Amino acid sequence: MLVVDDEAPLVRLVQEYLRRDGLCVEATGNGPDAVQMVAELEPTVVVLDLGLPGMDGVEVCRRIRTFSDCYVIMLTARADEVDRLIGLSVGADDYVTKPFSPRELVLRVRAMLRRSRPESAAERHRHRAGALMVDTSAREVWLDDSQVELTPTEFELLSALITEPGTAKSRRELITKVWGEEWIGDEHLVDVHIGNLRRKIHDDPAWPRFIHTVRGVGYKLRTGE
Amino acid sequence: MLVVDDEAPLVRLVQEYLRRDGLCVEATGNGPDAVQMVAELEPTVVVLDLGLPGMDGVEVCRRIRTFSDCYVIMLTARADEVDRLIGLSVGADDYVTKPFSPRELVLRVRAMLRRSRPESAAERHRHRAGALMVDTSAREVWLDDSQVELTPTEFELLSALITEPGTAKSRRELITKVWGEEWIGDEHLVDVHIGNLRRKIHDDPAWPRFIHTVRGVGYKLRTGE
DNA sequence: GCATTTCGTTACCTAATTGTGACAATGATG
DNA sequence: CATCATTGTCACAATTAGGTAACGAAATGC
Repeated sequence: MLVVDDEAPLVRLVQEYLRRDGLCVEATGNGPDAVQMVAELEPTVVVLDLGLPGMDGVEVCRRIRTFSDCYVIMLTARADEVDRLIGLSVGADDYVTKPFSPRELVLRVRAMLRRSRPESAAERHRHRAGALMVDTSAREVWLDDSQVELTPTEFELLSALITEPGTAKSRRELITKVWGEEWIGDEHLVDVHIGNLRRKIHDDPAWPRFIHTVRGVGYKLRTGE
Repeated sequence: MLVVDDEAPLVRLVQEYLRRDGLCVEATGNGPDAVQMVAELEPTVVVLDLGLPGMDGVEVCRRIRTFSDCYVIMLTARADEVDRLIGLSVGADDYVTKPFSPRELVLRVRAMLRRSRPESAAERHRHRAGALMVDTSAREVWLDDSQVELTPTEFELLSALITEPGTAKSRRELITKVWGEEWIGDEHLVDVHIGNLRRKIHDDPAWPRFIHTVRGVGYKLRTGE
């Protein structure tokens, strides 16, 4: 899943909703990024706002179509736009007019996904935070364009952080997610693994690009770019 | 949670009730503010009075619906209004007619919340007081558009104040919230931390924008703009 | 079964945080 | 205006939290 819209609150909302469905949702606010991300993340469905700054939604859709056949759902401000778009044969698979209820959008997305996977072929689960990319399906981590080798614990730890970027996670929470509920021992263990993790992704604690220390609590992954 | 109603005592009552449920409740008395706050705080549920001064409740709901899919519970004065509203397809999720018992309202809100999070998906907890914004999920504080770095104690202290803006908190109350019930020592400690906090958020004690001194009691966060 | 990797613990170092006491400033009271 | 209570500010030492390295044990792979 990729959502392309320049209105941040709307994007966050849609993300939240789709995530509850167990979907992996990435987002961006501008056209060129969107094209890039479709190429990189190979989403099954793209929700695309027509009125984007920089590159027109129509143009974005065309470009995507040159190399991908993901499903595209267009967001338009006016209903009569839809006819024009269909006339232009942009190649979108569905249209939703603003204002829409996110609930409605979610329903349409689900419909697309049902179409896309006749049975199996689960969507790739990928998360991104800046230059960092975590693929939980392949259990791979990429920094810029090179792969980073992590130990199981490190991978789990990073995953725990990247599932909710920007949310501070206490050491206890992280331990529960990575080591399990009933783990007993010094919580300082988390610090050690965070330290190892940081070294591998070239993250300086004093000036972190990714993992921020939340004093007195734990850690969080930096949100956005 | 956001409660929108122009009758202050009613709002306080509802707040009190919902807070006992451990909910994070913000409130406002007018329409435009309500729309703004929904955008900023992204509440899961909004309780909205139909008869608001300035902007009609119906209009407020419509505007909210253009960008958010939070649950909206409408408060109406007359039962027969409900039919009309449903006819208008305003997009509210539930209706409660005045006069209502707070307990009833709380039950409905809880029902909404149950629906909203099939399992987890914790709500992002944000509070606002004028130019100041506290995000307890990310553990971040923003003043206008720049982030303010606080120590754990300062953060807890500010959080304690902003959960109930406009309510005077005694030093003892603050100590209990921040340091815990059984803390022993000089209450003067609070003053020192308030002082540090004020410096960081550029708040002059002689002319405070945010933290007001309540002589003989403690402190309070200024209410509204 | 041996070599290698990974893991949890411990110890140590540094820097941030915190509580305290002294003292200045402010506001209330008469 | 004088006095007292209350609040604001500052500096400082003790403590704590977090980062890092090292090490033996356990797990893994061959």
